Amino acid sequence: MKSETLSFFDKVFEVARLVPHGRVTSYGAIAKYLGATRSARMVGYALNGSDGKDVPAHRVVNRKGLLTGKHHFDGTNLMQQLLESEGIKVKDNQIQDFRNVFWDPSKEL
DNA sequence: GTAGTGACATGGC
DNA sequence: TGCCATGCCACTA
Repeated sequence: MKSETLSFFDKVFEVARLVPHGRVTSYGAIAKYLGATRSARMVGYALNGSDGKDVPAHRVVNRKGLLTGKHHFDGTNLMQQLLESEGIKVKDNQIQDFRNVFWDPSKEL
């Protein structure tokens, strides 16, 4: 099932793919880049369908650097493993040096 | 067209 | 960024 509707979701996937390796971004940052700062929730909802789209959803966390979506990845520490594998330090579902690895599309792009 | 839902954000204490 | 309450926008049924 492929909805070629170019909806808000697809845009989220595009930005998520643009996230550099070893960097992370927040739902609000993506939403803001898309012009929908208030729709940060939709960003996470969109990533829910990122499975199979080569979208590094594990690089997308909430504003606090907390791995809120790890439950949707595997249900365990898969998300944390992926982040650590890229050089990102994660402690108790929370990204350390979040400011340091944070990547803002609206600024970098 | 209405109602329900959601991987968040922000303001206040 | 400690916790609670409210708002918001887009999507699905």
